[in-house]
Amino acid sequence: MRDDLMQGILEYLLTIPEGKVVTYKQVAEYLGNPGYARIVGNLLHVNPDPERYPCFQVVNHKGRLAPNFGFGGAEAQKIRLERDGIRVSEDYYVDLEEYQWKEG
DNA sequence: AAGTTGACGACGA
DNA sequence: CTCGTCGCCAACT
Repeated sequence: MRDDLMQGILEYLLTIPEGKVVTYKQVAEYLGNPGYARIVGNLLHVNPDPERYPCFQVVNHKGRLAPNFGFGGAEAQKIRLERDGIRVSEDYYVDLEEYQWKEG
């Protein structure tokens, strides 16, 4: 189960355009389980691959970065996002209206 | 096995 | 926006 979800998550991450972000819920819906929002975060936490997958492009529904992001905390995530052209506030918030990836 | 935790979301105040 | 509460489900203890 965990492996299937993980594969779906990583696959979805790869579909996110650079300079855009998605919410955990969007990933959950992609997996076919809207209630998996926290599962997505949990799985990415136990199985992080920031060197391979843009997990830093995933934010919560408030557009905020993960406060306990591994590999340097939100600070590292903020840098990665700005590196992709995404402006992040000093409070680690992104403008969802501007950067949230809308599939349609 | 049973209880707690958590990179979350939605609703109410 | 913040704060508290409930629901959700895999991972951890």
